[in-house]
Amino acid sequence: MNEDLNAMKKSLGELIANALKQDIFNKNMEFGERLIEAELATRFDVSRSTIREAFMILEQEGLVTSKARKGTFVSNFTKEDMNEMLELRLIIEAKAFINALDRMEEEHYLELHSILEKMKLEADKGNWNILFDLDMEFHQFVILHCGNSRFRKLYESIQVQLRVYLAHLNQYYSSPISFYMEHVELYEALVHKDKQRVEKQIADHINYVEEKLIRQKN
Amino acid sequence: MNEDLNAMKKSLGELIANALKQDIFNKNMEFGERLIEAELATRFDVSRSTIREAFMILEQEGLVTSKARKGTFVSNFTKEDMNEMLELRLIIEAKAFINALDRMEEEHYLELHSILEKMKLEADKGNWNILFDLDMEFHQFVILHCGNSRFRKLYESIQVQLRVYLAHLNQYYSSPISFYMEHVELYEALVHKDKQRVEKQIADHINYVEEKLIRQKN
DNA sequence: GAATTAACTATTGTCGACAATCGACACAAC
DNA sequence: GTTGTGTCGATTGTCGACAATAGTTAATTC
Repeated sequence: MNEDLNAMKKSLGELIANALKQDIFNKNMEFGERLIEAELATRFDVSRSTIREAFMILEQEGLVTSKARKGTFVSNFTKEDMNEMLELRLIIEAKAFINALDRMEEEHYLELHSILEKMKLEADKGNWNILFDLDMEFHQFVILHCGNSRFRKLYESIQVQLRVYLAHLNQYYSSPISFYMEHVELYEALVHKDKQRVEKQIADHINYVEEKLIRQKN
Repeated sequence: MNEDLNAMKKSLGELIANALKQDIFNKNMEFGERLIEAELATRFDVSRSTIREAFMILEQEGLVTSKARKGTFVSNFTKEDMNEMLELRLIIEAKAFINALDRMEEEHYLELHSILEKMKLEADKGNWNILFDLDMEFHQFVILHCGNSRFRKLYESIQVQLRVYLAHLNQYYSSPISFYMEHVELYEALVHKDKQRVEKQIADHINYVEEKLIRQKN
């Protein structure tokens, strides 16, 4: 438990990185906007070193890009970036689900099912925000049990970048129910340990997202 | 071309990161060894800020891990880490090769073939070092033409970490000729645009590496 | 003697200042 | 009009110092 407490003590850099991340999520910053160290330093009332620290963290998460002697900029995600990320997410998730399928115990399937039930509730209410959170929870739960910690890190990083891109769009999925149903199908495929079906469902699910994204912007 | 020149102007931090990377490759540092900022600062005759910069770069490449207020350490790769990385590499490379297969033009295949010829020469001489470089070149060439820039970055990062792990082993592949032949088979599968065969060859190739790694250490 | 607390030391976290570099603009040469 | 050159302000790169913290050893208590 000491470990947890230790991990909770965040450095100033981390705190500022989180603050900036929220700004990006909330569209307080434009794609490609330049971030000036000194300016942020006075804004947050810290030194430039601390801002640099925050930049490094954000750069690792792919939210920001810094060019030597040119400054650091909010990452400018294009339609092509989205395609690349979804392609990556597809192969990772497919493999992760197929691995998880054999590794998950009865109790894990039950837990997954309970996430589905929550999803149904929120889908009926048309509550997109919570639905997206549950979506994350569902996918991350499976990936957590795939036996490859690198998959998890990669997946998280992709999700964060996708979320930024999505935040800059206004239109969401048309039907919360169909969104929910996709997860049900995925779950069914897992329970029946049908690897081919899992693979197909993952591909369908991601293509579904892809279509919604590509239809707009650029 | 100005871009290139610009990219060549390396900051002190980058230079030091490279120096440290070489130290790690050359086994001048042990797995898990703690790196002390002040110590390195005096050794390289720079300030601690610069060493920190170098640490960030190395951390992004996965060669070093830093824990808040505890310091930064040379990454300690275990057999499990290797398995995870090879699993990741497998799915990325499989997808990359299959995509590249349709995207590469006649000239690209010729270039690939020329790499193979160089490999044959070095394989006959039993020159492992150059053979490994050519192996890298072969795989990276294909991945460069898969149409997904994120694949390339990921692959590079995996390769670097693998190389560190390998550097800490003493035994290499038994036969340079069979190592070369694997690439010939991969090439043949590509030329014939036989996706299934490509997939199988990639899996075989990586399993081959895996066996060699897992037999030793731990 | 074991456990707890209190210095002490080594090391990282944060800071503000100076140096080097970039981009923009003005000016000169052709 | 275009191209090159020099200057200037804005911004990043690098620095060394001080503050805060973790790990270690010594002192204290029971």
